[in-house]
This record gives sequence, structure tokens and C-alpha cells, in this order.
Amino acid sequence: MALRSDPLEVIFDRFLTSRAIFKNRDVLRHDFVPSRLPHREEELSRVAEILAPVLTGTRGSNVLVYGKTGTGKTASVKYVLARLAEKCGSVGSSFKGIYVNCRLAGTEYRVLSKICSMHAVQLPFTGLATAELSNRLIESMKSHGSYSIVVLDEVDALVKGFGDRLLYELTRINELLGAASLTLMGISNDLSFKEYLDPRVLSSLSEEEVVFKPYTAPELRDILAERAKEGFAEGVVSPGAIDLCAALGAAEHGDARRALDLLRVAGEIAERAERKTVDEECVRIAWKKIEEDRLYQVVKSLPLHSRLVLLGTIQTTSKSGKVTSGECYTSYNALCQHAGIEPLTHRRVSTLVNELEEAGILICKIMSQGRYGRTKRISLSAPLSVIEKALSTDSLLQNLI
DNA sequence: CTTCCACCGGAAGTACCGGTAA
DNA sequence: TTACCGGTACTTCCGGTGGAAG
Repeated sequence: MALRSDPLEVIFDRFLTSRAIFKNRDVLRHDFVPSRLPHREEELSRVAEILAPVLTGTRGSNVLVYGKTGTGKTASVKYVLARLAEKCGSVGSSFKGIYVNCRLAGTEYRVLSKICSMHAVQLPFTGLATAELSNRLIESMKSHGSYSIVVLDEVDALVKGFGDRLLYELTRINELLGAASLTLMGISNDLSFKEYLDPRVLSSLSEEEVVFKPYTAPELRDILAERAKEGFAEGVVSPGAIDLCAALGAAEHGDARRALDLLRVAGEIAERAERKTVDEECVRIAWKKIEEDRLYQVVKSLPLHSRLVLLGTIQTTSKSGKVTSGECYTSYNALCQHAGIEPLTHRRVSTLVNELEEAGILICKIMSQGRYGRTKRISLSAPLSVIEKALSTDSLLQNLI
């Protein structure tokens, strides 16, 4: 016999009501590849046309795929690869589809080693020269005569960090392969990264180009409505909520990823608040929550010195409202002394401040005060309470606050 | 017009770490 | 074991630079 105040009973009841909100939560995740990609028909056909030669065992063109974040590039490419593999199976040909996210892989070496591992080339985690990896890859591909499509997602991150050496190697690889061949597909959300490429690499890599345009608000609404139909129970989501998600996503350069996350979190908020419907208010709360969660996580996982710099900034802003980089450094230095930590140099702290700005925690503006020098005016760009909460999770910093 | 402040930020170098190959 | 290799975190050095003061 369960009492009404029994905590487990409350949780179970809540779960039962939550089922009334969600039907299939996973559909609302941005990395879910749906069985249909609305408003990407044109892009899908373009990619499919370019890759289709694999069906007859000939090499397709190398491709560059452009588009801002959340325009469906990754999902579309993965979708086409999956369909292609299916078709290959039914006509009796085969290929290796290799997907690497360059930003997640992090370095040239790890990108190459991932490609190698997909070709069953045994490799140590580190320790080899990059050129040695290419050689082993070429040897393996030659001997197996395999056909590959290598997708380099976020290839701009690779190029910006390490130049185009690896891309050059990969575009050149076909000349060295006998029966085997390799099609390269670069995905980038930054159109300007081409400038970093050697013209020869560029012309080889961009034999074809596919551009993914940002979704418009109505298109986003269609996508969201479709996913909502699959993901939420019937009639739970108000049309206004979907419109708001679409509008906020469209404002963020037509970002379907953000819009979907927003809708899912709004659903979770409705669930936890034991509401019957997901309305605009839930979306607004979700928007705020996503921002704050992101900030909290970022601040919490900051390295020690970055957190000290941030704390120094907070402490001086609370006194005078605005901080110059000099004051920030002084304050940081004092904190280090207090905690018995060897402080970093001006130069280093300057880059840390820039990193904090890039992470959206600080706002910096270079101010020139004539005779009184030139400095950065630093201020907080995020709610102080969230930052302080995140900083105070560390016992060392807690003593300094 | 020149000076000069108080810092910016690129380039290159150093130290160290975790790993492999021979 | 020694000699490398790649990566990260940091320092050292130094040539800028916008604009008020002189």
C-alpha cells in the first residue's frame, strides 16, 4: 500500500505522466538521422549523383560540402552513404565509407590514424611519423584494392590548425594507388577556409561543390513539426512552441540543431514541471537553461589558471565595474600568491583572456586612452551567479572567493 | 605633428609528457 | 635502453598601435 507522500511513488507517477509528453525522445536529438530529410532534396540528389559512380566501381569526384552549422550537412552525407551502401549490397559491389570528424579527432595524426584503422591497418596511438602512416595506408589500400569514400567533417578545423599537408597527401593518394581508389569529401561550415589551401589541393578537393543553404523559419517549422509528431505524444506541443523554436533557430543562421535541442529541452521542462503541454513559456525557459548549462559546464571544466583569471576579473569588476587587462593581471597575480601558485606571464594570461572571450564568458573591447595607453576593457558576458556557482565547485577557488 | 603609454599579439623557442621502434 | 615523434602548455622576445597630451 503506497502512501501518497512516498518518494518512489512520486517518481513513478511522474514517469507515467512523462510518457504523456514524449513518445520517442531520441527522434528529437540533433544527431538522429531521420528516414526523411525535408527541404534537403536538392542537396541529397547532388551528393548522390557525385558518389553514384561507386556503384560501377569507378571513382567519383572529390567534393567539398559547405554550409553553416545545423544545415543538415552531416546528416545528409551520412544518409547518402547509408543508402549507397544499401544499394551496393544489392548490386554486389562494395566500398568503405569512412567518416571522420576532424575537430573531434583533433590532430592530423589522429585523423589519418582513424582512416588507417578503418582499413584495418594496425597502428600505435602515437609515436610514428605522419608520413609513415600515409605509407602504410597506401600499402594496405594497394594490396587490398579497396574503394573508399573518406568524409572529413569539419575539415576547416584541420586546415586551420595544421595546414593542408594531410589534404595534399590524400588528394595525391590516387596517383599512387593501383586498382584501389579514394574519394574525398570535405565538410566545412566556414567558407573562408579555402584561402588556407594550396591552389593545387583546392582544385583537386573541390572538383565538385555542394552548398547547403540555411533553413528558413518555415522550413525549420516543417522539420520540427515532423520530428515533434514522432517524438511527442499527440497534441502535447502547442503550434506556438514550434513556431518559437523555429524562429529562434532561424535567428541563429537557420540552425536546425539548436532548434531541435531547444524543442527537446522544452519538452523535458514540461515533463519535470508535470505540465500537460509544451508551450512557448517552456521554450523560453529551455532557451535560458541551455545557455546557462553550457556556461556552467564550460566554466567548470576550465583549466586552473583560466579559472583564476576569471575569478580575478570577477573580483575587480565587482569593485569598479570595468576592468583593464592590467588590473585583471594584478588581481590574478594576487590570487596566485594567496593560493601559493606560480603565476603565468602577462602574455599567457592575455591568450587565456582571449580564450575566455571566445568561449562567450567575457567580452573584450580594445580601448585606446591616448597618452594613458591602450588596453583591453574586460567585462562579463554571462550571468555572474552561474559563473560563481561553477567556480565554487573547486575547493581551492572556494577559499579565494 | 610627434611622443609615448600600456598594452596587443605574432613568432620562435623551451620543457615536458606519453608513446613507439630498433 | 636510447632516439625519435607529436602534442601541449608555457615563456621570451619584440615589433606594433590608437589617440590624448605636449
